[in-house]
Order: sequence, then structure tokens, then C-alpha cells
Amino acid sequence: MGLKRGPWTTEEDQILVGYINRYGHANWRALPKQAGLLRCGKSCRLRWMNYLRPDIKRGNLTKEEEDSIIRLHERLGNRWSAIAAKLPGRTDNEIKNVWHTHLKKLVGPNMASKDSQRKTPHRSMVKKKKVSPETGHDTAKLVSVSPEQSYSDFSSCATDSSTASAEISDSAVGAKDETCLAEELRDIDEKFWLETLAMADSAASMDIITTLEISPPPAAAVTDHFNLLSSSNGDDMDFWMEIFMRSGDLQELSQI
DNA sequence: AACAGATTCAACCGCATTCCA
DNA sequence: CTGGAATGCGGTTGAATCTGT
Repeated sequence: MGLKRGPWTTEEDQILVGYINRYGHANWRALPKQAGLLRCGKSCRLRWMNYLRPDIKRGNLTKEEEDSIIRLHERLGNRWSAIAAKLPGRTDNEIKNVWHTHLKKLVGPNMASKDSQRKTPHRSMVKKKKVSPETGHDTAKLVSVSPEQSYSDFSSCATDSSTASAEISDSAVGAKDETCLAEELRDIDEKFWLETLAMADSAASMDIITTLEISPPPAAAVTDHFNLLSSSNGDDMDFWMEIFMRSGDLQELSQI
């Protein structure tokens, strides 16, 4: 289509930065044409988000940042954008690259293999994990996916739950047929939700939620767990993510 | 100095989600 | 409700660079 690809030149960068500084980036698709760039909107967005944004930190990650990434990855899996959101000035792409080039090696072979198993902790699956009014589970969705998908999805959702480490061994994953595995996952899944929600229900958790300034916790969040689960939408994701993370902290603390 | 293999990281690709008519 | 466009995300690729022989 006559669009340029490959590395960006300094001139292109200047044009893009100049245009965005002046007009913003309300419409990425229209932006390159209006700015006079022979790039697709997607490419412009990526260049801006990962490289040209003024708030991007340059240089190597600090030890603290690396530790944070390792901790967050342990809890969130390969949800790079979620991890990046906790590290101001760092991009999801950068964190992903750093993980694959440095940090994966640091955390050791066990975690590394866990990482490869985890594969795509897909956000769609996280969202689809709505609770059916009758059964409390979206069974059809779980049964229809492959064992690998089910496991990676599960681990991404429940990475930090103690039940998440109610391990499904490699061999088990390989050996079980899809139906058996789906049933097992449903059991674990239910346990996970109950535990997580129980955490949210406790006064201690509410204190933490308050002090964390999670904004704003849905009014029904604690009083009506399952109704909320079945009606939860994207706006609540940050809230739930904090709950997942905090519940992990609470469990770690209780073990200590 | 020359080469091969390893590493790094910007950019691309495909897919899911969100938005809107 | 539906379908198409726009956006965002995570996995992958490949050129540039580094390192070891």
C-alpha cells in the first residue's frame, strides 16, 4: 500500500512528535496521513508508546525495578501491560524484552519453565470467566479449550492463589483428557474464587483496599460477590487485580 | 582480523476487545 | 443486536550489535 516499514528515521520521529504535541493523537489511523507520514497508524502508535512518549524512562532498569518485575510477573504472568502500569516510565514492550533477555534467567529454571507453560494468559479468557447463575461456572468455555489453554488461562488468573500452586504437573496436563482436566480446573477455579473473595470480605482486606486507594471499589464488591462476578466489567479489572495481588500478600504473610 | 553464534530490542503481526453507527 | 473500524495487547521476528574463538 506504499507504506514504509522498518526502523524509524529521526525525521519521521520529529514529524510524529511535532504532530502529536500540536494536535494530540485522537485518531491513530488518520494521524499518519494528516502528519504526512508514510506509516500505518498502528506503527505510529507503537513508536509513540514505546519510544517517543516524553514520560518514558531511558536507560537500564534499576535493581528495584527488576525486582518489581519479577514479583509482578510471579503474580500476573505475562500481562506485560499490567506490569508496565506499575512501573512508571517503562513500557510493556521493554519489560517483555527485559524479562526474556535477563530476568527469566535470574528466576531459575523452575520459573522459566513455568513461564513457558503459562504462554498466553489471555485477557479474553480472564474476562470470559464469568460465573453462570446456575452452575457458578462457564463450563462450556472451559471444556471447549485445549488443556494447555485451560491451564495457562487458569494460572494467569490465579497465579498468586495458594490453590494456583495446587499444581497440575506437566505430566498430568499431558496425560489427562480434556474433560477430566476441565473438571479439575473447575474445582480449583471455584476454590480460587472463593478464597479470593473471602479475602476481600475480611475486614483486614478492606483496610488494605482502603489504604491502597483503589479507586473506587464497587459498592457491591464485598456484600454481593457472585452478583458482582457475573456482572463485572472491564472498569473493575484494576480493582480485582489489586485484590488478587493483595490476597497473595496476605497469604504470604500468614505463612510467615 | 575474520567469522560464527549469541544476545538485544525495535518493530511487526495476529487476535481480542471496545466503540460506535 | 450487528458488523465494521479503531485500539490495545502479547507473541514473534529479524537486523544490529556483542562476544568468544
